[in-house]
Amino acid sequence: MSSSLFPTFDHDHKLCSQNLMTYAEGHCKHLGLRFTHLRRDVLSEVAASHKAVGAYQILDRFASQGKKLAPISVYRSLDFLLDAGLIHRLESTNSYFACQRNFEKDSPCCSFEPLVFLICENCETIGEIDGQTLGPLIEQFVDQSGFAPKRSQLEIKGVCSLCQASGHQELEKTC
Amino acid sequence: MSSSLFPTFDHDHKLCSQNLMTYAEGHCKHLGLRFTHLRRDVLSEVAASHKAVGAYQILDRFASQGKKLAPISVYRSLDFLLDAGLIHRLESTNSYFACQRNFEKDSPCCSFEPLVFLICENCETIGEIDGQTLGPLIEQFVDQSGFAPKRSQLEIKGVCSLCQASGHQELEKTC
DNA sequence: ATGCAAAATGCGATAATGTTACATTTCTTG
DNA sequence: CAAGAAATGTAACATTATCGCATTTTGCAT
Ligand SMILES: [Zn+2]
Ligand SMILES: [Zn+2]
Ligand SMILES: [Zn+2]
Ligand SMILES: [Zn+2]
Repeated sequence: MSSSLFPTFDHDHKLCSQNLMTYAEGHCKHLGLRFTHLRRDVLSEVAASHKAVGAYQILDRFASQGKKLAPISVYRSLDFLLDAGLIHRLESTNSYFACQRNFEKDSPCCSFEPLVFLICENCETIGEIDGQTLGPLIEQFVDQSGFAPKRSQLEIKGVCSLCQASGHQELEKTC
Repeated sequence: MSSSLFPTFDHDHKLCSQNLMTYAEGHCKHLGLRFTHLRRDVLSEVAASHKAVGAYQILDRFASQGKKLAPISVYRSLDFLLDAGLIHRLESTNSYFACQRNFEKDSPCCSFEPLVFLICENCETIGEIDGQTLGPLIEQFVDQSGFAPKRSQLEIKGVCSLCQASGHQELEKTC
């Protein structure tokens, strides 16, 4: 139950992204954060697919819509969205994707919860797993050394089930 | 048992790094890889501490020793060392550190084994854990979604036991 | 409403990290 | 030694991210 992973074959991404934007709106209001136009637009670009996008990709998309921005503007918005927990950053590829687990996550997680991302090397889709159950296990391992973990991120590269089923044909799903 | 973690307080790093260089030598010979002077020197810089160093830091150290190199030369050596499994790359900080688990690792690991790094945010020392036991657990989680994991890296940030004991005083250990 | 302070954004330059293309040197092997 | 492969040198360039300061927008108290 719960844990949203990869979008299914018949995934309605229009609805998916609408829900995400609506959630972001409320989430920010609730926390007294300012969900400005720029931040909204940047999130909207990031959430346009379930793939991770680079900062300069976002810049380019804006540019092709006639909206010229400086890199710093995009980075500032990305930083805001990261802090707000609305997006994540894939460290291994310097790219950003929208968190699809917002809805479940608002309940404060008491213990060390690792972020766990599944990255399909074929279609580049990102799946996010609930790390709550993994957290205590990792803590056990780590505690033996006296290390006090604060936060962690696990990036797993492989092939998603859709791509396996399709024999790794280059999927051009946009979400 | 086994799994080498953080260096202990009385750690003899001179010996530690000597052993590492000796191992690297034999490891490369064994695999028919060319452990050239440049690669040796780069590894030596990376292994000079248990902290992660950036590519341009290595460049600078060489420069201050009168050895002027182009970035690409360092990156090529780093790539070689990464491929040889002699160093790892911290994705979250674009930096590189020497693998201290070489000695245990040569036995081929049959299943998906995640790389697990502990990063002390106080003294920046890196510890590396044996991920073999974590691997199957992660696989279990992931398999439920049909995702086929190939390789993964877990970066855990926190505070090492030495820094906890010393009340987070800025440790200037060089190893 | 008005004015003030803080937050957000614009703008230009620059830093930090990593790569391409091709020439030259060094190594290996017969 | 000769010839091919691997490694390194050299210069330019690409990508990712940040600094410093001016300007605009916003929230809030008066
Ligand atoms: Zn979707
Ligand atoms: Zn896929
Ligand atoms: Zn050491
Ligand atoms: Zn420490």
